[in-house]
Amino acid sequence: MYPFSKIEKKWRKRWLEKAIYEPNLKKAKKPFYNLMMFPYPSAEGLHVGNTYAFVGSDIYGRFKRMSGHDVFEPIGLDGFGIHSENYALKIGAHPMKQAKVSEKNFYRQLQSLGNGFAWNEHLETYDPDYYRWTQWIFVQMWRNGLAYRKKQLVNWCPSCKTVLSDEQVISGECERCGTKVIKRELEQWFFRITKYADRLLRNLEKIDWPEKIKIAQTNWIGKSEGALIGFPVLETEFKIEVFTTRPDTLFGATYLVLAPEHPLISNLESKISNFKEVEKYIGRAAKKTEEERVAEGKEKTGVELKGLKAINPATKEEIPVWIADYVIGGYGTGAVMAVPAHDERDFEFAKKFDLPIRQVVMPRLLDPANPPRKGKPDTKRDIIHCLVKHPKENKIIVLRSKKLDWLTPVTGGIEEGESALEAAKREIYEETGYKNLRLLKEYPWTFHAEFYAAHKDVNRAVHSRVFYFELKNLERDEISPKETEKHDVEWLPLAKLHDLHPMAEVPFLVKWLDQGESAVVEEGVVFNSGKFDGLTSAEAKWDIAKFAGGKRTTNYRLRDWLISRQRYWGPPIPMIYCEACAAKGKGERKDMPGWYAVKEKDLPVKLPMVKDFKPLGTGQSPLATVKLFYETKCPACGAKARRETDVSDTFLDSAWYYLRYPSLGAKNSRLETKNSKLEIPWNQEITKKWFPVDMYIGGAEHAVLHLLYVRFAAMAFKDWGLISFEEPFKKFRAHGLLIKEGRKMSKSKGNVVRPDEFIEKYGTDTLRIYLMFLAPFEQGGDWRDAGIIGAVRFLNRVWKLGQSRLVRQKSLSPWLHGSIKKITEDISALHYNTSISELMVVLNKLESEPAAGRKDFEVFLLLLAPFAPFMAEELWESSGRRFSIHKSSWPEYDKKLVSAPTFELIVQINGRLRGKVTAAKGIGEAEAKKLAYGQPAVKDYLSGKEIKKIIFIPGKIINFVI
RNA sequence: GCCCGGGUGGCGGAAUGGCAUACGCGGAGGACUUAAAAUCCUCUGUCCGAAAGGACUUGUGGGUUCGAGUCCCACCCCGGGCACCA
Repeated sequence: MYPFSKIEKKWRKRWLEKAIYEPNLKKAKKPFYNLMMFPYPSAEGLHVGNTYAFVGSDIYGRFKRMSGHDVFEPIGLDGFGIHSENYALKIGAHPMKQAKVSEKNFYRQLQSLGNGFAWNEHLETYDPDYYRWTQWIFVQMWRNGLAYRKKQLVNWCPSCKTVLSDEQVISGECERCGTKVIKRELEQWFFRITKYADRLLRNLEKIDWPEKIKIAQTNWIGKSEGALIGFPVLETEFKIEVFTTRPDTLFGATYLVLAPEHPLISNLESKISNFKEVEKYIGRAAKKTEEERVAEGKEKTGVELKGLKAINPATKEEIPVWIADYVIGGYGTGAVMAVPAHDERDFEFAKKFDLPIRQVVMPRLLDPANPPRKGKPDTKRDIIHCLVKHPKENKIIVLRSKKLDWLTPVTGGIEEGESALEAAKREIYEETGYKNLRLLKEYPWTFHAEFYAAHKDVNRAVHSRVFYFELKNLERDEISPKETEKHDVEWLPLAKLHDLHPMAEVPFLVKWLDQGESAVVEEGVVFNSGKFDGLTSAEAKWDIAKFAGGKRTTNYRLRDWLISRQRYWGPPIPMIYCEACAAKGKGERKDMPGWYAVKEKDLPVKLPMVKDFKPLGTGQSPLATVKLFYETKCPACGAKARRETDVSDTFLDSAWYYLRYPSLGAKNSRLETKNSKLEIPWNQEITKKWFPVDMYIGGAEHAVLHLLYVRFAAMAFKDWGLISFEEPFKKFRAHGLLIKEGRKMSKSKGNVVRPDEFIEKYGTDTLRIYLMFLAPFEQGGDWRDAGIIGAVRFLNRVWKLGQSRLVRQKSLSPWLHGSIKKITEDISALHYNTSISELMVVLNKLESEPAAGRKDFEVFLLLLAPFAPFMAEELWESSGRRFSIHKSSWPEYDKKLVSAPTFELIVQINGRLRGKVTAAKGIGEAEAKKLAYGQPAVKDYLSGKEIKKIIFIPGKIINFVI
C-alpha cells in the first residue's frame, strides 16, 4: 500500500504555496475557463455524487492545463436561498450562523478532492459583497424595464410558504420539498424573460450543448405558430379572441371555452343568466391544486355561460360559450375555440356535455407524417391492402372494386390456415393474375378506424395490414379470368409519390372520425369548409385565418420569471414603495407609481439578523415583521416609505456568479452612462479575456432552471452593454447521475455514500480513479463499495513500478503512441472510463514488456496525472523530473507509430470467421488471398467449392463467398 | 399521452458496418505462507464434446448487406424529462 495520506498532505501544501492552479488573470496567453456548477452547502457535507461531478470537471481542466492552456477553475458556494434555509430550519440552526459552519466543512471537503481549484477567487452568494451586486442586477432589471410587479395567480408551496416560479414546479410539486403546489393570487415581482423567448430559442443552434438540454429548453419555451381569431359576442361589443395553431379547423369550431380567470366573464355578468353557478365554478377551480387538476386528468368539468352566444367568423353560426379549467388562463388569450372533431380535449368535453362535433379535416391514413395508432390486431377482421408497384413505369396497381364504385384496395379476409402475407398474395393473384411478387414492405398497422372514400362516407371499422409489393416481371398469368372480369385492374401514375415513403400519396385511404372513440388530430385535407374544400391543412391554414379576419402570431409557453420569495435567507429585493408618491401618480416608472429602486450607491440592502426567521405563510416575508428594516424614507420625496420585504429567488444568485469569479481580485470597471459613471460588478478587461466560459459542467436537472435563467441574464447584460457576448457557456456538458447498487442514493433509503470515509481509507487518487472508471461520465454509473478494490490494486501496482528500477531508454516504445492517442481523444470526449481502461492496459504492458523503460513510465505518469494528481506528482518527483507534473506538457504521439506495422488479417467464409493471419500493413488482395489459403482450416473449407466473390478490405479482412 | 436516453457475460461496462464480451469486479484452480490477508500466475459467455472441434449468443420479430450489437421497419421492457400550452 502506498503512503497516500503523507503524499497528499505534502502536495496539497506545495500546490497552494506555489499557486500552480492560479492563472494570471490579467495576462494569461491562452485562457481556458473551466467551470463547474457551484454546490449549495448543507452541513451534511459533500456527497459522493458531488465528488463525481467535481472530479470529472477537474480532469478536463487538468488535461487542458497540461495541453498548454492557462486554466481557471474557480469554486464557490451557492449558500444563499431556500435550500440552505430549509436545511437550517431542519436542524434548528440559524441560517446566518449555519452558513459559516457549512462553509468551513464544505471547503475542507472540496480541498480534499485534489481538484485544481483557484482558491484565491472563491465566492459565497450570501456574502454582502456578493449580494450587493445581485441586488444591483435587480435594480438594472428594473431600470431597463425587465422587472415589474403584478397581481396574478401564482404557484404557492404551502410547506415552504413561498411562491415559486413555473420552473420550480416539477409535475405539480415544489422543486425543493415535493409538496403539492397550489395557486394563490398575489402581487409579485417578475422578470420579463419572455421578451427573450425567441432569442433563447434561436441561440440554441449556436451553442455546443447536449441535445437533451436543448430539447428540454425548446419544449419549455414552447414556440407555436398560429393565429389570433376574434369571435364576436352576440348583442355586445365584445369580441372573444382565441389563439389557435389550427385555423384550418375553424369551420369545425362549435363552441368557445374560456379559462375561469378570463376577464370577460365579470364584464358580461349582466348577460349571463346563470352567473351564480358560474361564480361557484370559478371559486372551485381556483382552489384546486395543480395536482388535483392533473389527477382529474381527463375528466373535464365546465359550465356554460348561459345567455351568451358567440359567432363563428367562418360559418357565421351562433355558438355557445363555456368556461372550463382545462383552459389555462396564462397561455395565449386564455380562451380557445373548441373543435371537438380535431382536438382530444375538446372532443372529451363535447362528449361529456353533448356539444356538436363536426369533422372538417380528413387525414391520410398512410401519410408518413401521421403514423397510425397502436393496438392489437384482430386477425378475424383483418383487411389486407395490397399495392403493387410497376417495376419500370413508376406506377402502382390498385384494385377497383365494383361493389363500392370507388377505388379501394379492399380485399377479402384471411382464410383458414393462411398467413396474412399469403392471403395478400392470393388476393392479388385472384384479382389481377399477377404472380411474381416480391414483398417490398409490410405495414402491420393495427389501428381501429373507419375508411372514407373521397366522395362517400363508407365502410366499417376494421383492422388493417398493408403489404406493398413489387412485381419481379410483368408476366401475367391468365389463370383467373373470372376474377379479373369482376374487377378492373388499373395502373395509377406514381408521379406524386415522394421518395421518402412509397405510399405517401395513396389517395384513397383516409382516416375518418370515429364518433365513439376519439378525435382526429392529424392534419390532412379540408372539407365541409366552403370554398376551402380540397386544400390541405397547410394550404388552408392561413387562408382561413385571413378569411375570418384573424392574424398570424407566435405564442410561447414560457412565462415570466417570478422572482420574489416570501422567505428570509436571500437578498432583499432593493425596492422602496412610497404611498405619498403613489397617491400622486409619481414614481420612477410611469407604469408603477410609488416604486423606487434603492440607489446603487446605497447597496447592499443588508439582510438583518432576525431571530425568528421562519416563513410566515401570510404571503409576506418574515422581514415584514421587522420594523427597523422596512421603515425608510422615499428616495424622491423624503416621506415615510416602506421597503420591499420579499427576497429574490436563489436562482438569481447563480445567474451571474460565473462573471464574478475572475474579477474578484481586480477593480470593478465603470461604465459611462448618460449622466454618470456606473460601477459594474466586474472588470471589463478581464471579462473580455476570459469569457464566454470555455467548458461548463453540471447536472442535467438544471435544464430549464439555472441553465435557462443564466442565459437570459447574459442576454440582458449584453443588451445593457455590460458584456460583449450573449451566450455565457460555449460548451456545456451534463454529468450523469451516480446511483448505488441499481438504486437512487437518498437519505431516506440510507444509502448515501460519503466520500470522506473512502478518502480516508484508500486516498483521494483511488476514489477519483474508481469514480471515473465505473461508467461513462456523461451517463452516470452504479457505485459499488466492493468495486473500489480495482482502483486500489491499480494504483498500488503503479506505485510499485515507480519504486522499481527502470531502464533508461533512448526513445519511447512504439506501442505507447496508440495509447497516447486513445487517452488524449477519450479525455477530450469526457470518456474517462475508457481512458482509465487504457491506462490499465499500458500498465500491464509496462510490467510485462522487457523493453519498457523509464521514458515510457514517465509518459504514463503524464497520462495518469489528471486522474491521480497526487501519486503522479510524487512519482514524477522521485523520477527526478521538475515540479510540477501538472504544469508539464501533455505527451504527443507520432502519427506514424500509432498503429503497428502488421495487423491480423481476418479470414471469413460467407461472413463467418474461419481464420486469422498476421500480415504486413500494406498488402493487396492477391497477397491476402495467398495468406488465407495458407491457413489449413481455410483451405479445407474452400477445397472443391466454387468461389463466387471475394471481398477484401485492406488492413482488415478477406471474405470468401461460396 | 408526447419527447429524450438505454436494453451486450454472474456484475460495472468496451466495441469508425468487419475478431462481440476490451478494462475492471466477482468466481475457480495454482504459487508463496505454519496459516490467513496481501501479492503473483492460469482459467472463466452458453450448449454439445473426453479432446480436437462444432453450434449458438448483444430485449423480440422482420429487413438491407459478402458481413449487423452497430443501419432500416415494427414491437416489448427499463430509466429520465414534459404533461389539459389550444
